[in-house]
Parts: sequence; structure tokens; C-alpha cells
Amino acid sequence: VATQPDTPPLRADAERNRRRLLDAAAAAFAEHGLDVSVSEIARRAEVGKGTLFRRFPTKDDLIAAIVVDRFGGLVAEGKTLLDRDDAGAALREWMGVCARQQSEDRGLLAAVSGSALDNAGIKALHAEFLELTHRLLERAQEAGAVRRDVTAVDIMLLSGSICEAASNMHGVVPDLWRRYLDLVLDGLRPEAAHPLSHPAPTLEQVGQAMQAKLEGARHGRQR
Amino acid sequence: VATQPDTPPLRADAERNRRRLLDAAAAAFAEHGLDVSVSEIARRAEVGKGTLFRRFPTKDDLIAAIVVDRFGGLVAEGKTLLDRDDAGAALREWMGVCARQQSEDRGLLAAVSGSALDNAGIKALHAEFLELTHRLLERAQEAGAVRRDVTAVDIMLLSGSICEAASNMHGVVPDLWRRYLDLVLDGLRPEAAHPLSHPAPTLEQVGQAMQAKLEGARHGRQR
DNA sequence: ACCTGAACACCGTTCAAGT
DNA sequence: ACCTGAACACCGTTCAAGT
Repeated sequence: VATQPDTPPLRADAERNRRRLLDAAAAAFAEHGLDVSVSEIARRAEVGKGTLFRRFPTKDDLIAAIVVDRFGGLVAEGKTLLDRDDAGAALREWMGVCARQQSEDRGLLAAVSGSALDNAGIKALHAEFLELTHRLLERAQEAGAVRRDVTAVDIMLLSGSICEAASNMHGVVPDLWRRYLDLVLDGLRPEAAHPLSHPAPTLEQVGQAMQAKLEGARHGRQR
Repeated sequence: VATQPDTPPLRADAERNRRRLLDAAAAAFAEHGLDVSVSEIARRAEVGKGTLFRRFPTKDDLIAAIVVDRFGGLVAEGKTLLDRDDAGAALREWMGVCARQQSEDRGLLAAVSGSALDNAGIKALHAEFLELTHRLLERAQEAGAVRRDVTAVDIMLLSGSICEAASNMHGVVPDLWRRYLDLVLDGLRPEAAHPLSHPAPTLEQVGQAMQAKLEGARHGRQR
């Protein structure tokens, strides 16, 4: 299967500008959130904004490129957890890593759940992310550390929500996500399990939801 | 204490226009989210957009007015839960009501955590909301239904995060929040309780976080 | 006092003109 | 091929002119 379209390497100056843009954008987003203007980013990178739009046809594409960087690092970090002895602790740490990552640079979460996910790289990483989470979860369940009626999609959504709960307090209590991770983990213990009134979302439904969100964003843009 | 500045009643046509604007805006936001243009709202309400800005000096003020409506209804509904026999079930239902409310009209959540909360009415309701949650939680804890190391702020943040977890899937699995409410509730049971690694945020910290968010929004607007 | 739409500042995006 | 900044369409907001 062809994973990358194998685009020819960029000219030296173009590659340099690309990096400058990514660095400037990452810094600007980290400071002020996603609503810094592209003009400001181009100015900080010391290139014309036409150059920015040549490399990243849309602001969302620029955001997506940064998300791919971060997201890739996250997945790589997660893979090192696969051969831990304590499978329960490994899953716990994985959820913590996800929450901390999202907690650190505000805006990333909004970007992933926003319209920036119309991107081949992000989609591939998303699948890899789910697969990894699935394996960590399975091991934790086999070790008896986690109830068996939750799925990788549950873990993914819960990790996101933990950091969402804490993100309102970020800046004042930066580590608050730890508290809600602990609380959610107590609910994931087999001893605590009570029947769930709603079935787990299927992978197919996750795909449908992502699709729906994309079409919604496109529709909104045309009005 | 003076709760309302007691503004003189509006002229008949002005009052009528105000209602039309609120209705049109609520409908438009429910359909397309918060990024419908004010021009579109004014058109749907059949008034000039100058009229809109006379009544609501800023788009955020318009959003805030709608949030006050919804939020007020929510708090009123919650108060009826105070004299339930089963205090544990009452808190459970309260968290469900909050999650369902936020889940139904998308955008409301974003608005509350957004810059629209620079509004006296919303601040007052927010305090009332926390006080109500506190009382429901206290009763549930005394009944032995909920662990004692969680606070009303925890419950508020967790309620929001539950619906955030499910909101990504909204449109495909509208009731998914029920699943994550169940999971979180399992974690709130006294039997499940393990020590929490981070202390609960104080009311003062909540205030600071709201303040910080407001200043951040103002700062972003001036750039 | 209230209503209105033209006018303004700003933002994301495009494109003709340059190397 | 790539770079650039003027130009465009659109959005939130203002305001002079009307009743």
C-alpha cells in the first residue's frame, strides 16, 4: 500500500521557510491559542503570507501539520509502554501521558476535535493511536486491572474528557488533570463495575462521527 | 443588595425586536453552531443589524443572553431535585440533566467556557449553580452514596467533561453521554475510592481561572 | 428612543507580478 | 519553482441619517 505520495523534496529555501513557519506557528499557538492571525505568523516567520498559503493551502492545514508532529510523538511514546510488566500501570500512564500532552499546549485539543482533522496524516495517526490504545487496554484487562466492558474508544474519549475537565482550570492549577484521571480510573476498576446503560460506540460509528464533523465544517465555511 | 440595575422597560417595538433576535439566534446557533454571522441572525429576525448591536453591544452579549435563559432553566430544574428521597439518585439525575442539556444544543458548552461569560447574569447563575450542586452533593455524601473526597467543583467539571467526551460522537450516538456518566459515577462510589493524587480546586481558584480566561479573551481581541 | 444600512477595520485566501 | 504584497470576500462593529 502506498502510504506517502512520495512528494519530491522541496527546494532548500522552501524547506527552510516551511520550518520557520511551523516553528513560528507552534510558538504563536502555544502562547495565544488558535486564533492568532496568519498574517502574524507570517510576520514572525519573516516570510510573506503568500508563502504560507503556498505551503499550507489553508490555515487548517498549517494547524494539522503541527498536530501531526505532536500526535506522532505521543504515539511513539505510547509504544514504549507496551512491554511494561504492570499492564494496569501502563494503561494508567498512557492515559496520563495523553492528558498531560493535551493539557500542556492549549488549542491542540480544539484542533483535533475541530476541522483540522481532514488530513491524511492525522487520520493515519488516529488509527495507529486507537490500535495502540486497544493493545494497552487488552493487556490491562487480561491482568484484571480494568473492567472488561470498556473499549479502546471509551479510553480515548475519556482521556480527552479528563483533560477537558481540567483545562478550564489550566493556568491556575496546571496539574489538575491528575485528580480527574484518578477518579476516572477508580471507575474503570473491575471491583467498581456496575452495568452500563449505553453500549460502547463502534469503530464504524467513530468514523461516521468524524465524517459528519468534517461535512459540518465544510458546510459552515461556504455560508 | 441590588441584584438587577432595574432598567426601565423597553418600548413595545424594541421589546418585540429583542425577542425576535433571541429566538432567531437560538435557532441559528442550534442548527449551525456559534459561527453563524450576526448578519444572518439579523436577517432571520427581520431587523437591521444595527438594531441587533443596539440591544446586544457585542456578539458575545447575544450569546450570553441565550445562555442565561438556558442556564436559568437548568438551575430551576435542579432545585426540584433537592427534596428527593434518594439523595444518591438525585445527584445522579442532576449530573445527567446537566450532561443532556449541554449535549442537546451544541455550542452552549463552548459558549460557557468561551468569552461569553463576562456577564453579570451568567456569573450570578454560576454561583447559584455551584451552591445547588454543593447541596445535592452533600446530601448524597451523607447518604453514603458518594465518596467524601470530592467537591461541588469536581462534580461541575466532571459533568462538563462527560458531555465533552460524548459530544464528539453527537449526531451519530446522541445518548452516549449516559455511558460515560455511568462510568464516572462508578468512580464516585465510596467503595471504589482510592486516594486522589491532587487536591480539589478551591472556589478561589475557580474564580481566578475564570478571571484569567476573560483577560486572555480580551487580550486576543485587541491584537 | 429606536431603526437602518452604508462604512470601517480585520481576517483568511487568491493571484498577478516578480526572481 | 518559489516568493511577495496588493486585492478580494467576508465578518463583527460603528455611526450618521432617518422616524
